Amino acid sequence: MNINIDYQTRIPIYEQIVREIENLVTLEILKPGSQIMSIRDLACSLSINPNTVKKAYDILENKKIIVSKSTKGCFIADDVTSAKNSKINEIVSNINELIKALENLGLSKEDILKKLVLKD
Amino acid sequence: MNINIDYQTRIPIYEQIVREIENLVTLEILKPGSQIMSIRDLACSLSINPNTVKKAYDILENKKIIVSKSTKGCFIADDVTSAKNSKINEIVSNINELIKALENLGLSKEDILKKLVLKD
DNA sequence: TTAATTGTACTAGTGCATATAATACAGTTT
DNA sequence: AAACTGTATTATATGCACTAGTACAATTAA
Repeated sequence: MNINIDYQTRIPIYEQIVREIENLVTLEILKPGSQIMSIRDLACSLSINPNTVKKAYDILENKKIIVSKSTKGCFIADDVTSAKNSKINEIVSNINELIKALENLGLSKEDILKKLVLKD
Repeated sequence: MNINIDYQTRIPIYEQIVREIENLVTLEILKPGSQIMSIRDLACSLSINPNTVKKAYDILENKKIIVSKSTKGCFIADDVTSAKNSKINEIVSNINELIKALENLGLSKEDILKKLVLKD
């Protein structure tokens, strides 16, 4: 469970934790039902405050990506397919917005396609 | 010179102003050499503080997109082609990063291409 | 049983960036 | 002379992220 935090960016730490764990789940590095690091341990290993990790875990639980069991620990949810799909859809719609922005700047679809890393 | 500000987002107002003017310039709605709204007028029309507009204009001047002449006003720079190109490059690299993220999630380049709005 | 660990909950405080408020100045324009 | 320009300064308010410290009940392991 390798989580990298960038302390320079404007993106808050708790949000970076959410994203990292989401990625580990979609990459199936963290398997459904498996236990993840405790709030205190992760806070300690990242040298941050436990409250910050708690906030990230709360968001993940809200997204049905993890389940936290009192006095037991936190676990990856049994079914994470919906989480994975919504993550993909989120990224795709972000890309499509940027494509629209490029079109507004006068680029054709062919022009755009040439600039993207989509060739095999 | 229509500038829309979203007060809900986490993106600061001054940064939104920068982006909007950059867009108007690249879209050639604001022509090189033409005068733009004064700091006070824009602040008034957006119902925000002049200092916030000043900050945005400082950034734009730093980017060589506008030129401010004391006691005269602020003007679009004579040459904005480099600004336009760097804007395009910025968006393209953002898209390519997102594409890499999708690949990390297990999608092939073909899969990704199908999801994008790049067909004629 | 005891000690350590778990998630949970709460209050208080700090630091920082954003944004506002209120002036003031020097030069230009009308 | 009045209204406008960009520039500059100081002080203040605000929200958010984050930290600090503490406490509780339940579980686990020695």
